[in-house]
Amino acid sequence: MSGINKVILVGHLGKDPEVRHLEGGVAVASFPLATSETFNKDGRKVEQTEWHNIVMWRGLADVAAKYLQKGKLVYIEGKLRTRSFEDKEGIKKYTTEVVAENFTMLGRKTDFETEAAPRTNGGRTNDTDGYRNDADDLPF
Amino acid sequence: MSGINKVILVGHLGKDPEVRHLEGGVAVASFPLATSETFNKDGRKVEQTEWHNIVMWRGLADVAAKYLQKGKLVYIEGKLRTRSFEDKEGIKKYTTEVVAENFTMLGRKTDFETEAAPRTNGGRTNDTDGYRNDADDLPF
Amino acid sequence: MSGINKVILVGHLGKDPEVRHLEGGVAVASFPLATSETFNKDGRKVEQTEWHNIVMWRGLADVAAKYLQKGKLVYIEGKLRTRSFEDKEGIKKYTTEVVAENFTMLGRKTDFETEAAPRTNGGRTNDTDGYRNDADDLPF
Amino acid sequence: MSGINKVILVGHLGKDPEVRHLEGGVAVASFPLATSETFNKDGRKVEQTEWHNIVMWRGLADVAAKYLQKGKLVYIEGKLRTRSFEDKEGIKKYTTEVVAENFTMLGRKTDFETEAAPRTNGGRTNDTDGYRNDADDLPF
DNA sequence: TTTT
DNA sequence: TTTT
Repeated sequence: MSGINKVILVGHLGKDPEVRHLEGGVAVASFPLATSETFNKDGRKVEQTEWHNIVMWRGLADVAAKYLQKGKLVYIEGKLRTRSFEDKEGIKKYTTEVVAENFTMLGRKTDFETEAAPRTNGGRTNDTDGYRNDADDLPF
Repeated sequence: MSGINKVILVGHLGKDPEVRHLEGGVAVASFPLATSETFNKDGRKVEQTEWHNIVMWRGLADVAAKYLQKGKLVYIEGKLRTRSFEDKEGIKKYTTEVVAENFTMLGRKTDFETEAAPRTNGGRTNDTDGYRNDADDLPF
Repeated sequence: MSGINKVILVGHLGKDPEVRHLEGGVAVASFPLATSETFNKDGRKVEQTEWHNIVMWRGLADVAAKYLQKGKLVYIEGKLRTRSFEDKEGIKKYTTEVVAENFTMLGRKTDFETEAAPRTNGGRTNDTDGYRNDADDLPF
Repeated sequence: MSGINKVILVGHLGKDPEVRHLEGGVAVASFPLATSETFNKDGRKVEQTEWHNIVMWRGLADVAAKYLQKGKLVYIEGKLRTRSFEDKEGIKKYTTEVVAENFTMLGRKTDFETEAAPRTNGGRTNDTDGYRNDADDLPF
């Protein structure tokens, strides 16, 4: 039976997205994202930061490469995926990543501007290689 | 700044919850949860299953121990937490877990009944049991 | 700036989906969905049910019409939309609907079977019309 | 059977929270929240704004009153609730609200500062009145 | 009635 | 490695 595997994050990029192209030209972008939580411990403020490995595919990777940068605040929706790999010593390891399905930039307008291509909005972007533009012919 | 770190899963338990008690008596339950996704690959149906390590604390662990069992369908809300540990060979490894904040049992009513304690509903349970003080006595 | 408007529901259909076709042939399905919450009030169990107006468009409406039925348990993801209309007396009223973006059937396998098309799984279906259209070749 | 009724919003307050106190002293805060979506229609950018009626109870209302203001960007998690009421003409109407369960302030640090009480972080706050009440000793 |  |  089908299930639900959904992750919702709001946090800051720890680095610029790193983009690779697979054989076939498929783009893959990845970057670390920090989500911080502040709580009281014995009357003192303590901040705890969690780091997430974000992965974006195809068109979503292209948009990420264009608009996301280290330090930016972003809303990300995706799913968890754990995969194994061998490190340089040949030891099998596991890593859990958040495969993004869409994202929305948050924060000030200036955060969304790049030298080359100033934008006037933070847009939601989907991993659907097109636009999900339900809106074109709606009657409302 | 605070961020958001939220996971929403609907899946089946791969095993009965395993409950430990830390020094101080704090209960911790853990179990694997499978979320399956079915998609078409070249006209054929392919099922892909993702396994998640679920961790529940305190009162939530107690409820899990009492009512969750291998095979049950459950809705879980929580957050991601990656921690490192050393395996038996002394090699540093990382594991990402979903620390549950609440859960709701789904499925037939009979799925919620245990021999000892028949229940008439699936309830939402929270990790609050007093205080949200997940942090105070954690071993991490 | 862009924002987030997301609704996640797990509940039972109160009626079979009702499908209309707009000029242009666009399909729209709608149905009520009940989400129940049980809590303790003075030591007694009380159930509170909330009803939601679900709306599905295009391909998603077609799949809904084909597979969803009164009583089925379903996971729905969508967004809130409030619109105004005039009732028969000409009084302006407002209604808030959940415009579904995808759904996944939950529950027993037999719940997903129809006379015409027995199915072996519940699939996730998206309102993306052309991309990610799991729906094209269902039974999924 | 229990279900899930969850709403996740990121948007701006349209007005300052309005706080009332019920008999018994229970605080209720309410305010409109705008979530905007930008999409392309015939090559032109179109923005569509959805307005949500947010309601917060008890300790959460107090924190809202203290820190939320018109224009602020906020993440809100809650549930849908539709209730009926009679307008001045005695006509029965329905309204759907988002009953917030917790919120997190987003945006620039300066957005979280008030004249009276400059703050250094945005915190997550919960509607649990006594438990998990981060709110007691704010500024958190 | 917000924001970009 | 982010942000406040």
